[in-house]
Amino acid sequence: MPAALDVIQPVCCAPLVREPLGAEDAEELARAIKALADPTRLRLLSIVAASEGREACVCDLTEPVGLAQPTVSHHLKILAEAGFLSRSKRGTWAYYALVPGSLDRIAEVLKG
Amino acid sequence: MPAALDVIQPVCCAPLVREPLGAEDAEELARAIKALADPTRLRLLSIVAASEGREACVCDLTEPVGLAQPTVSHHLKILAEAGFLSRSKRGTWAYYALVPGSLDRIAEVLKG
DNA sequence: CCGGTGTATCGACATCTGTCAATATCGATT
DNA sequence: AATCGATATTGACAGATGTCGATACACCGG
Repeated sequence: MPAALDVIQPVCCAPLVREPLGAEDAEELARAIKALADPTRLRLLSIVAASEGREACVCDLTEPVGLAQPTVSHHLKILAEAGFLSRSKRGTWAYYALVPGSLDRIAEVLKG
Repeated sequence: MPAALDVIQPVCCAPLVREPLGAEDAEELARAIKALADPTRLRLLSIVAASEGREACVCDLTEPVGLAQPTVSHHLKILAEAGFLSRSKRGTWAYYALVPGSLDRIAEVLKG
């Protein structure tokens, strides 16, 4: 059993184009970007982000992306572990919300 | 034999958090982000970007990342096809240069 | 306490990906 | 032309990844 949540740290690194990335920083940044490097996860993120309160229930996410529920849960977990989404269970339902600033941090690193 | 270079188009899409991404836009954006989702490629990008004239010779890239030359060539090709690097051969040497604005476009889409 | 519903985990599978050694290609130099 | 040095391509292989069905795990309403 892994740690309670083991979310990846807030992402490292000075802007890519400033100075050569060290091996460890590159690993860490790549882990975060990998979580974004999938069309389904990008769609999930954007649906959540465009929803009221920037959060959405799993039940609202399965149909739009047209994939099986376990698959959607899997993708949401990856996004949560990478720190882009947070999970809060209310009753039977699980709500995933955009973590404010998480995408911006990546954007900052990429920005020239 | 594929087309001469078949570089991916300049990347699509309004900011992620504005409105739900369509399936095709998501595919296209994911293709671009996938090219960035590898520690070696991030390091190559940052080394190139931090070099004089924002370009570097393959011969200068192999040693820093500590991988075999064919592997480095492979990664550079992926970055070039994704539109982040451009290749210019001068004599025996191949120089890869950062394509201005290419990273910023991704950053814009991610930015909240 | 029991059935039902929403979500997560597991196991399996096909596919994709990163890596290297071997080899081909291309350009320069003798 | 013969060779040498730099880069690209090929083939192979281990490991990661996306997907699903089956199943387990809450939580709620009777």
